Amino acid sequence: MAKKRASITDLARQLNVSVSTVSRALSGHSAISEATAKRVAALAKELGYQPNSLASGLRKGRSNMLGVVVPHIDGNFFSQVVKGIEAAASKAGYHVLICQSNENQAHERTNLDTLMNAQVEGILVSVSRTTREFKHFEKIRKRDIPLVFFDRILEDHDVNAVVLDDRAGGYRATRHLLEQGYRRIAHFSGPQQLNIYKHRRQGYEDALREYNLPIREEFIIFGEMKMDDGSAGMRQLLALPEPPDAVFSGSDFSAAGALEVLGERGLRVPQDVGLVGFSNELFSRLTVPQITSIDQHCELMGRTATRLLLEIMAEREPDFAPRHVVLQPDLFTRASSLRGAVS
Amino acid sequence: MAKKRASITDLARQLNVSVSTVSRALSGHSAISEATAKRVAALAKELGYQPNSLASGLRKGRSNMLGVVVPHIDGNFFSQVVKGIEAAASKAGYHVLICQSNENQAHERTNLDTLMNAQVEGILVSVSRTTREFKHFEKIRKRDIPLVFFDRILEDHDVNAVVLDDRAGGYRATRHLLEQGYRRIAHFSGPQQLNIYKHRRQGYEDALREYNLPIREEFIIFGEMKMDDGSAGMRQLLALPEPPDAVFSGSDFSAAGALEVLGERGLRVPQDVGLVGFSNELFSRLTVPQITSIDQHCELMGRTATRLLLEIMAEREPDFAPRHVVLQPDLFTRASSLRGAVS
DNA sequence: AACCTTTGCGCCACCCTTTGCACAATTTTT
DNA sequence: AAAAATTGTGCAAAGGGTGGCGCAAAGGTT
Repeated sequence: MAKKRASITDLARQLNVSVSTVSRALSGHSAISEATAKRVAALAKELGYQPNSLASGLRKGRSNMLGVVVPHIDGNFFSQVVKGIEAAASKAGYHVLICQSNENQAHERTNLDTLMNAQVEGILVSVSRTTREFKHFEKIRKRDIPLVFFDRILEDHDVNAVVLDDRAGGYRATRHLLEQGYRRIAHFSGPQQLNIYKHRRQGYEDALREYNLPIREEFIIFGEMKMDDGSAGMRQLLALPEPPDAVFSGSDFSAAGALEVLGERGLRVPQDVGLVGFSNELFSRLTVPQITSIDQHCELMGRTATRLLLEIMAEREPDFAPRHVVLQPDLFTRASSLRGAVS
Repeated sequence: MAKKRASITDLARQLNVSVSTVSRALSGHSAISEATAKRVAALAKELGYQPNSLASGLRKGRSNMLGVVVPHIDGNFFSQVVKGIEAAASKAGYHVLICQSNENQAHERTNLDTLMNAQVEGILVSVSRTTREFKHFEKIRKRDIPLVFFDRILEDHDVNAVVLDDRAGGYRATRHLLEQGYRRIAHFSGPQQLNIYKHRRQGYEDALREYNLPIREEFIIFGEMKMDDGSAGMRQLLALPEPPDAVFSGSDFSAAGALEVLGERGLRVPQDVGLVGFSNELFSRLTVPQITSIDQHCELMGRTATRLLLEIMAEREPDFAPRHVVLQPDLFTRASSLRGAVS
């Protein structure tokens, strides 16, 4: 049981002044004599006074807290984003409450309720993979709680968002393979209601079109983007009468799975099959060969989203024009796709 | 700007009852007629009433929040632990406030202050790599805020802690190499004031002693356990007149670095050199060959630490006998250390 | 019919901090 | 010397919710 801590009232009593004087002295209010201010500061230090942020928050109608809902916190991408969020938020004097939806819409909904009654002043969300409705977010809006989405958003809804230019990422990845001379390029994609996977695929198709290459249905494999999906997908591709000579995977995990299968089949990467992943996961430089990948600037995304949220919070009027920030991805070329320019 | 939300007072006014009645009705207090309770519940739902947890916390002297201080949140280990913490905490109705010390003692100190004035009811800490003092934790103790350490602790201080049996981990890893017939085993270790690295090293030495093998100073390399440290360490080892035939690395990252160097030098793993890492990072099954590693049950550690904290919080009297929970690690044998039993 | 229990609810004080307003004491202005 | 302005402080209410205590009405007991 925590000991009862010194409150502003205790200070006041000991100094024979009123609580308001102490409060003002501590907050650096101008209308307090220097002498008093010093006495207060001294005693506060001696007693180890810490303001009760609950009381202060209650009075001021603020909580100094931001809420974050992510599909999950483990794994590279979201933990890096959260790192960025935490950094930007704490710089602005905010605490961060983190919830995980576990890729589950119902969970996401309760997360939002949780955050609302924790009195957060703003919310950052990356929607779960299974989320198809927008209703639970409407509730946040009705309460006028500032809301910013990042990375994964529901399209067809006007929201504030910080996203990656996934289409550009997909385009560049594919284009890179084309420049390396690959012509039969397959693609692993994920659930299409998620902007990120859809756009990556669109970028892939754009690049093929630019080279006047056909978009083959049998070359596009949909899955959950896990390592196993990559293995299965690769096996499926290799079973085709005319298998591809390269794969652009929408995730590094499925790329790793594909890599494993290619190794088993004795196919050389990048000589026989080229490979590009997405996300620039830590492990992509630890595989053999190292996997070319698209970097998403996760931490930057977290910082950017937080700054956007803080901006929106700072505005008095709720804004009717939702803002979008689009970050540009970077291609990190590594051995898995470098068979020397041929194109 | 968030719209002002319906408060308990609004409900009371609309229903022509007192606030206390509403409060009691909502909290399921027995002395309220069913009829009233239903009316209250109905209106609460209609108005979308959400209790103000700041006010409630203020009154009850509780905040429903736990604080966590980790060295950093990115990377596999801590993000998994945090996942476990978050799961256990939210199941018990607590929110989690996460701070990063960035492996910096001063930062850690301010993190603790931050958490204290956020009124957290309990704190979970994994100390930063540079932390050598205990003073800032004493402050928490003086306030009688329940405190539990996990994974990384400062030894020589009686604290509640959930740790891994790192000595057993080190022992098993080394023992496994010995059983595979390796006899000249080197070790990468980290800062020795951290229990985890010290104990892993001790386990390593114990195993060698058991096999009556000498503990060679030149075989133990201290570093920061990053990938680069592993590369550098491996180069250093290979430069020895009689280089080792295996390495037990206290971290998967430095193991990966070593692996890279071995590849460059044309040494085969596991035939020429055996390799075991620590942490069972995601990527350890993605390298070629896959790296044998010690699993720390990160998520379990998070859950366990949280449960211990909640237990301590539930006790009225501050406890003078600090509790320790020691989790047992698991060895995941993979290709990097399997050259077939010879021993 | 007089008294005792329940049951259901309201009153009020309290948690800690902030802040508008008032007031006294001091200093400045006329 | 009186009026005005300034400075420093206190009073009290507010913010939303909780819970001890008391009170009135309903029901039950002799």
